[in-house]
Amino acid sequence: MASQSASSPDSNPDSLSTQLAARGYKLTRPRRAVLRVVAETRESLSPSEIHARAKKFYPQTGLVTVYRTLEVLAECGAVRKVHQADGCHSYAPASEGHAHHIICENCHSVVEFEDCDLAEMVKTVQRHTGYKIEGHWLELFGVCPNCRR
Amino acid sequence: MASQSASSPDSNPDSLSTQLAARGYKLTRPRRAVLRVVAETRESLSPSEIHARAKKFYPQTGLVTVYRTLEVLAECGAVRKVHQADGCHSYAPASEGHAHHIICENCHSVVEFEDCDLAEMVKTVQRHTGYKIEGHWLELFGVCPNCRR
DNA sequence: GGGCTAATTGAAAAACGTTTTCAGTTGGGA
DNA sequence: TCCCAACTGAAAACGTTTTTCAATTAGCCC
Ligand SMILES: [Zn+2]
Ligand SMILES: [Zn+2]
Ligand SMILES: [Zn+2]
Ligand SMILES: [Zn+2]
Repeated sequence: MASQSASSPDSNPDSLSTQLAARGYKLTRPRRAVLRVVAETRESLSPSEIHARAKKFYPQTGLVTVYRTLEVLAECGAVRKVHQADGCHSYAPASEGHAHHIICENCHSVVEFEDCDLAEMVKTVQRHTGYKIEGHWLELFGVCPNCRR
Repeated sequence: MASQSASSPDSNPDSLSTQLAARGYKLTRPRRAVLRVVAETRESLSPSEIHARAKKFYPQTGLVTVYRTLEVLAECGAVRKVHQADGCHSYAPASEGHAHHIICENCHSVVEFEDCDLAEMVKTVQRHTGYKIEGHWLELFGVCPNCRR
């Protein structure tokens, strides 16, 4: 079954709101709408998909504000960009700290995982290439429990 | 030191030409120009950077043809898109088979590495999330031997 | 070598995602 | 309640990628 981090990223609207407020950001109506969309989704969403959903909560929401809010949320570590073969245009909810995403190739649902031990591999690659490795990006692709029937 | 795969991806112009010919693609002048650029670089390059360099070999080369040639080369596995914080617009030479890139954060040089053993981690993540994992995507960031002084 | 034909080309225009600009609005502290 | 920096949406600008289309060309057959 799913681990805590996988099943519930730290992204309910309240905690997001608190995060933004703590950093001095105002909690405006369009921002609340975007926060709510991000908190409720289990898939990664593109800015325009987020825009479409946010308008259900606050119809005047502008696409520009979605972009600006995503920037703020990424800065807070509350969302992370998801890179896929067909483009790098979507964002998924993220919890704080080091974690990565696993994406369902069928339904595009996304969960986080924290079990990321690359230490051994990093050592080997450093030895082979001479590069000093300071960071990494990792994404897993697969099929989620639902889609496996 | 660098491993074989790291220091010399299978990307000299001849081998690339052979690859394309084997797949029934014509070897046109603009394509040769792009092939040569890709084979000679040690950094990842954006389509428009490739275009600028390709014009030195064949001045009429059009940007559109660069895009089309990159598509073909990606299909052959001869280049791979490199994803970075400031955008996902560049391509790096790639050898056949499973490998990933490590990118120098200072000079943007890129080398490949093949030591990628995620089996243990994949098992753990599958257990924790219930997802059946079928593929992955990994990039390392660091500092290359040159830039370390 | 000369001709045939499908593959390929470059220029221009369209499409697309993202950012900038700017005058008007608003959240939230005093 | 008042105030003002933070924030907003619409429109325009922007850079990248794709489409369109008439002209060219690589590679094959004779
Ligand atoms: Zn990690
Ligand atoms: Zn990307
Ligand atoms: Zn370097
Ligand atoms: Zn791998």
